[in-house]
Amino acid sequence: MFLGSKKGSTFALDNFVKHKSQTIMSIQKKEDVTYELIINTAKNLFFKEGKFNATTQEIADAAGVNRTLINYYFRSRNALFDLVFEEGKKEDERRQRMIVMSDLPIREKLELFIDYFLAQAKTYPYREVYMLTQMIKDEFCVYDKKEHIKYMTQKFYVELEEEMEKGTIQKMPPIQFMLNFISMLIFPVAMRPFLQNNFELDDKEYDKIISERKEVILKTVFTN
Amino acid sequence: MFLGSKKGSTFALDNFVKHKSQTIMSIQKKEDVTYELIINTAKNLFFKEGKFNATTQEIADAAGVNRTLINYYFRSRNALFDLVFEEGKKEDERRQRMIVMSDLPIREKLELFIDYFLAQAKTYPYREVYMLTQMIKDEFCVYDKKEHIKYMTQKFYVELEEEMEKGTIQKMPPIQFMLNFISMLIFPVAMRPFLQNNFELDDKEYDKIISERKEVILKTVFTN
DNA sequence: GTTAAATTTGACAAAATTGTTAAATTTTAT
DNA sequence: ATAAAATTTAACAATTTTGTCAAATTTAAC
Repeated sequence: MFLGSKKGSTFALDNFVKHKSQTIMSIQKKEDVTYELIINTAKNLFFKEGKFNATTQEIADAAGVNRTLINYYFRSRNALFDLVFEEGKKEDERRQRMIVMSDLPIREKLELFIDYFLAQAKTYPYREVYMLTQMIKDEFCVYDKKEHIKYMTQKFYVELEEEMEKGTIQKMPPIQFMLNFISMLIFPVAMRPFLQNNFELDDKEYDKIISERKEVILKTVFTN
Repeated sequence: MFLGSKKGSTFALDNFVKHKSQTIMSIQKKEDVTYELIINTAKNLFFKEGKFNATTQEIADAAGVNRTLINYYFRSRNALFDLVFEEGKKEDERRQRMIVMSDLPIREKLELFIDYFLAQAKTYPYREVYMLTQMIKDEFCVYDKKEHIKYMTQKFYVELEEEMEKGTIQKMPPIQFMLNFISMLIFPVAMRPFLQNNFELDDKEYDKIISERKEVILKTVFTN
């Protein structure tokens, strides 16, 4: 592996490149298991356990590696955080593509999206909140969407408007429909500790409630 | 003012007592403007600007006071954070009481709640997220609701069920109705940076969308 | 106005956290 | 098997952040 150097120290520069654009250099060397290990551990700490401000030591301990390996592979703590965030963004886009791209009927698209989200939320309950807090911290970090996604989103909005004409969903600006849908789906999961406290529900009760969300949302969103 | 001492240092112990239970000692001495100033500055930093991890120095600077006054008045950084959190909890309860206590018809109760929340969100957009992250951090901090609130909440649920019988709202477990309502109201505000990015909306567009939320929510929630 | 109490300040200590470096170890290619 | 490259480690330096203390200043009471 090629070694870059800066003021005499060595870095796994190759890794930076490789992992930034996996398509170009996809030769998986045995060594970057550590790289993956660290980034996955960080992801788990952030998304699973909600430790949004984990120190490098905490991350290293959780991963069972030497702390300075974080510097070796990611240059700085911040760079690691950013990387996890970027992966999160990609996942967001994947999700959005899913709902927008397939040519299923609207209702099935939405069902698919609900299932996908709820499944993911089981493993990563704090994903959305982490993304949010990072965004707040970094004070704007504009997503630049690909043109074809924008185009498909437009197309999806038209589909929604058609449904509204048919009367299967309430008439409103498509974006408002999306906000309703997304809110009812994500909020109860993302804000769980907040809501569970506010409504004084125990874990079992809340799990049950979440499991019923899919039907409730569909019933609320579709008028038939 | 009585001074407590610990290892020779002096603390405004009286303040701790006074502000913990304002009813008992409500003699507002001129000096605790500083106390209030610090706590309000912290609140603004957290709720307005989303600086959830502000250092004591940052808070002190924003308040224009010496950093160590935070130790003098609040003992530790953590204690200050907890205090802000506790005030937030009280506000949550106030809000819940509002919706549950009044004997307005359901629809007006909900409208009142929406207005109240949206107004508050204008000054404190990150309030809910701060509360959430604190809860996640502290790993559970059970609200202990007063009995009469629980009672009134039950009563409110019965009212909801009556509306469902009448057919003005969809039939579903009352808690699910509440989750729908709360989600559609809070999520678009609390997750604004997240959503604004995802849907690629500029500030003006998003403001407009928020201003339309009230009508949209009511339309979605009431079937007539 | 003087005194005592309360508040504010700056200097300092302690702790926590990150980043650097060179040396040690492991892996890979020949 | 050996040499070069890559990885890991531990010691160290630098920085950031919190908390303590005693002295200085301000305020309130008499």
